[in-house]
Amino acid sequence: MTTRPDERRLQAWERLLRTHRALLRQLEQELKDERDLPLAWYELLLRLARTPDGRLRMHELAQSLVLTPSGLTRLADRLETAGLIRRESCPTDRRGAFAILTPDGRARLRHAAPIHLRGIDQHFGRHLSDDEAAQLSRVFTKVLIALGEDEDACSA
Amino acid sequence: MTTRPDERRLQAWERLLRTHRALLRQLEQELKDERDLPLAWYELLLRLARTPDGRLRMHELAQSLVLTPSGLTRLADRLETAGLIRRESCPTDRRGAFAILTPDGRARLRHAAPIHLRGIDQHFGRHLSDDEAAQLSRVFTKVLIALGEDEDACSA
DNA sequence: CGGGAACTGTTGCGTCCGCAATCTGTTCCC
DNA sequence: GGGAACAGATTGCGGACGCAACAGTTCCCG
Repeated sequence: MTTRPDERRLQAWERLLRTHRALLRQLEQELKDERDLPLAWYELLLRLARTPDGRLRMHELAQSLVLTPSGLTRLADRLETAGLIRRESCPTDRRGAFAILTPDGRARLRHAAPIHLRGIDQHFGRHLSDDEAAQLSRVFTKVLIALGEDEDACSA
Repeated sequence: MTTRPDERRLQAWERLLRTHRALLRQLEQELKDERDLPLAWYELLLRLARTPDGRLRMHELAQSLVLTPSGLTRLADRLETAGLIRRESCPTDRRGAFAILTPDGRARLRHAAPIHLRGIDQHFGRHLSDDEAAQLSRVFTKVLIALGEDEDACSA
């Protein structure tokens, strides 16, 4: 017999699904309306901005964003066309490529951040106590580790 | 000055995003591999199966699934073509239409449910204590209500 | 009763992503 | 040292969703 989640856990899962969709739609909308920046672009720029030199290998970026390699290639194409990142091939492994934040990209991220952070607070963070926020992080981290997605989850 | 989430809450949000994506990908994969059923199909069938007579108005279904009306129209098209639901126009409001579960649809849902429930338990529920599960539900419900998405969240 | 506003569902179009195949470059191992 | 396996990134193709526009109904208020 296969194991099944009890009602409590099943409801938690369903609420997670629904909340995520509604929240993502709202935040995406605000970012698009007020800064003309898709959320996926924001997240990619953010990952690069958090590295010391604003660059990351393509496959690391893909894993960090939970995208397939092909998905990331296309996303990076769009950002490169827009001038927000540039590509540079890796000198030590000529198969590989870096995605590198351009000054325009960094500026665009800085310009959008207050809007997005406001949205996250207003629609999400505001409803959490300190303990709840900590607990969410802890629980999700456990789930991620079990999924084998933890690799660099902590740094990202 | 705009409000900002503190580090703790920001991390909770980022983990939520990442966990959701990884989890959804895993569960979708299992359902597709073992039952050849897209997760979106499963969720639509589930909503219908939870009503007394296996039917729901299109706009209610769209809201319940957090889909746009056009998105739902296309999804319902695919399920109708597959014979898992059928449409029936509403007798009291000729603009409206019902999506109605067919016997095939109900059977398909029953066949897939054990796989999906197993996945939810294995990749998610198993990592939660009773308290944590209850807390997640509670927190997400608050967020949903604030987003105005609560309407029928409790019944769904 | 009449006509405009609001609601319900669908369609054209564009966008974005995943899968599988491919290409180049690297590593392994005998 | 050389060929087979492997790794990193890209491309063709198809699927799925959202936005805006549309068509048909219903509602409501003058």
